[in-house]
Amino acid sequence: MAQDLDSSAGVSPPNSAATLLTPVVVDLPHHSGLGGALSYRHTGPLPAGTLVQVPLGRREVLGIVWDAPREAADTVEPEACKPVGAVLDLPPLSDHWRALVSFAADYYRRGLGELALSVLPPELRKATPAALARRSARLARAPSPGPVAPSALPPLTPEQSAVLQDLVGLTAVQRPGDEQTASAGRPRRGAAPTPVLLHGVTGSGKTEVYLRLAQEALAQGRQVLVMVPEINLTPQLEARLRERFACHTLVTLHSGLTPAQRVNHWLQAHLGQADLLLGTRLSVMASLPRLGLIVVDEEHDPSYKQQEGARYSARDLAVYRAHLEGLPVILGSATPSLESWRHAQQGRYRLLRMPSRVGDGALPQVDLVDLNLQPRSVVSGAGGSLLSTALVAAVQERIDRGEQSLLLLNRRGYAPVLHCGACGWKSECPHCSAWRVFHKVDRSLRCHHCGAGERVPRACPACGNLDLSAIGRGTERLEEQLLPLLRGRDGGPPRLLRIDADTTRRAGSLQSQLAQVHEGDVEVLVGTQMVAKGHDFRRITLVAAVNPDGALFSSDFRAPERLFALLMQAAGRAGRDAQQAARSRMLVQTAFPTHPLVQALRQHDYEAFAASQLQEREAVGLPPYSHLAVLRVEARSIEAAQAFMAEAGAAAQATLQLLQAQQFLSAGELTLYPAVPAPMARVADLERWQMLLESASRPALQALLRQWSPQLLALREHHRAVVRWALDVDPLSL
DNA sequence: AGCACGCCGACT
DNA sequence: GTCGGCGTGCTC
Repeated sequence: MAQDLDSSAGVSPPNSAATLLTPVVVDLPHHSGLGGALSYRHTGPLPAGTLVQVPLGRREVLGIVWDAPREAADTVEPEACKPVGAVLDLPPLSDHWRALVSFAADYYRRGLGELALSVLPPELRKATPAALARRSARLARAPSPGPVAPSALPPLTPEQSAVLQDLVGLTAVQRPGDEQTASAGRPRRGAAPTPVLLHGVTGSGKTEVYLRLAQEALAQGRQVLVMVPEINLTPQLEARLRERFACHTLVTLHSGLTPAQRVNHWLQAHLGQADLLLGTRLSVMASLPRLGLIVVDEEHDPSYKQQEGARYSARDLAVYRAHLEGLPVILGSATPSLESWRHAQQGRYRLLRMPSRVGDGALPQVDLVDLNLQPRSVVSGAGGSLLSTALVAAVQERIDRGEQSLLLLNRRGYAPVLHCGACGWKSECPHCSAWRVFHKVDRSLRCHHCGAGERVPRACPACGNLDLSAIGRGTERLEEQLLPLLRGRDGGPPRLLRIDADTTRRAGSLQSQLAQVHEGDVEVLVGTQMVAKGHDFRRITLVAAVNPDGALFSSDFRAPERLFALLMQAAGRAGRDAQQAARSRMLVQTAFPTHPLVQALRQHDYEAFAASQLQEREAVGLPPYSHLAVLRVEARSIEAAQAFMAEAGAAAQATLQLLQAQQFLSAGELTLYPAVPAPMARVADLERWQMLLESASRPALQALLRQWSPQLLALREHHRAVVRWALDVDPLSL
C-alpha cells in the first residue's frame, strides 16, 4: 500500500484532474499491435507535427506529435506514460502532410508511425537538437542563387501552345484555407483543379510544358514537385530544370543520395529554402510547405509502386495529395497507364494530347518480321538464332552507314536452361521454382532469383552424358551469334557492346558503357530492357525487339501494357533528330503479327492499344474495372503457407459475411479467391502463396481490408513457419 | 524492428 | 566460474 501511494504521489503532478497527454507516433512495425499514437507526458502543449525524441523501451527514438494534447483517457494511466524527451527545433510538419500520411497508412494498411517515420530521411532519426541546429545554420548560410539573366525561352510548338492555353491559370489556384489551416487543426480541402493527363508521344515536348507550368508556380512563390521513375536515368531532366531555373534552388530526393545529402535536401524542402524538388517515388511524401504544383513524369512507370514495406503507389498518392491540398497535378506519358487513361475517358482527369514530335520529326517506321515465315535455323525451338535475314541485313545497313542499332532481348545470360538430351535432366535450381541460367562467360549456372550458382557441369549430373545442350537464348548468346553475321565498317569484326545487369554490376560501369555508345565506339548494342529506359541515343536508327512474344500471352495481366510502353519508348529513342527520323526503323520479330498490340505498335497508336486492352480487362473484370488486393505469404513449407492462408481466408470470409449482414456490403460486391501458389512458387527455399480479393467498389474493398488486417496481425504467432506476409493493395502483378 | 531478458556450450 | 548463442516478449 505504501508503494502504491509513493508511486502515484511521486510521478503524477498535484491536481492532475486533467492530465494532458501528447499523442506521438513512433516507428513500431504494425505487427507490434500498437497501431496508433502512443501517449507521452509533456509540460505545456506541443503543436501537432512537432518532431520529438521519446523514450521507447530502453531506447530513445524519433517521434512525431500527431494530435493536439488530449485528456488522459480511462484506459491510459497518466503515470504510466513516460515524458517527452528533446523537442527538435524545426517547424512542425503541416496538417496536410499528416493527413497525407494518415491516408496512406490507412489505405495501404500499415502502421501510422511506421509509415510516417519511413518517409522521413533516415539520418533525421539520429539528429540531436544540437546537431540539427548546426545543420540548419549551415543550410541557412548556403548561398541562395542570385538573379540570373533570363535566357530566351525556346519557341513553343503549336501543340505545346494549345496545351498551355488550355491550362492557363492552372497554377493560380487560391487556397482560401491557407491561413485557417494552422489554427483549425484540420486540413481544409480546397476545390482542387481536375488532375491533368498529358498524353504526348516521345519527343512531343512534354518537358517544356512542365517547365512553363513550373515557372508559373514559382513566380507565385510556390514550390514545385517533379517526380520521375528513376532519377539516374534522366540526368537530362535535372540539367534542364537547373538551367531553366538557375535563379531558384533545386534539390533532389532519391535513394541514391548519401544520408547527409538526403537529410539536407529534405530539410531544404521542409524549411522552404528549396523551390523545386526533383525526386523519385519517395519524394511524394516530402514536406513542402509552399507546394503549388505536382508533376508526375512517365506516370505509367511501374517504379512508382513501392514493392516492399508500405506498398504505396506514388502516382496515386500524388493525385491524392493534390486533391487534399487543392493543387494542380499533371501526369505525363506517351503510354499512359490504363488506370489513368480510363479516368481521363470518364472525365475524372482532363486529357490533353500532343500527338506530334517537335520539329516535325516522324516516328520511326515499325516493320514486322513474321517468325512463322522464317527458316528453321532461325526459329527452331532449341537452337534457333532468332536472327532473321531481315534483321541482320538492317543492322548491317546501319553499320555501313555509320549508324547504330539496338537489339532488345529481355533475357540475360547465354541460355535460360541447360538440357541433357539423353535423360532429360534440366538445370533446375534446387532452391527455386526456376531454371539456372547458363552463363558462358564464366561457365556458370546461376539462378536469377536466389543468386545461387555453380560451375557448369562437364557431364550430365544425372546420367553422365557428355553432350549437354543450351536451350533458348539470352543476350550473351545473341551477341555470340550476331558477331560472325556482321562486318564492321572498317572491314573487321563489328564493334558490339552488350549491356545488361551482368555487364553493369560494378558501380559506374553503366555510365561508362553508355559513354562508349555516345562516343560512337559502338556499332551494335545488345541489351535487356534496362537499355531502353530513359537513355537518349542520338545515333541509333534501328531498334529491334528480338523476341517480345512472351509478354503477349503472359500470365501477368499487365505484361502487354508494359511491353507496349517499353517498345513505344524504345521506338521513340530511334532517330530523335528529325533528320535521322526518316531513316529510322523499329523491327519487331513476332509469330503473332496480327495481334492487336503488334498492330497498334505498327501504327504508333496508343489509343487503339488502350481500347483493345480495356476491352479485355473489362471482359474479365480486371483493373481498372475492378480493384484488387493481394495477401502474399512466404513460408518454410507449402503446408505452412497453406495453413496460414486457410486461417486468413476463413477470417476474411467471416468478415465478409459480417459486413454483408450489417449491410456495409452487398452480396457479390466483393470476391474472395482461394489461395494459390505465386507465379514464382518457390524462391530461396521459401514457398510463396497468394490470395486475391477483388471488388468493383474501392470502398467495399477498403471496408473489408480495414476489418481484416488486424486479424492478420493476430495470426502471426500461430504460424511460426511463416517467414513473412504482406498485404498488397492495388498490386501491379498477381 | 530493436533490444531486452533468459537459459545452455567453449574460454580467460 | 564467465562470454555469448539466439528463443520469446515488450515497447505509452
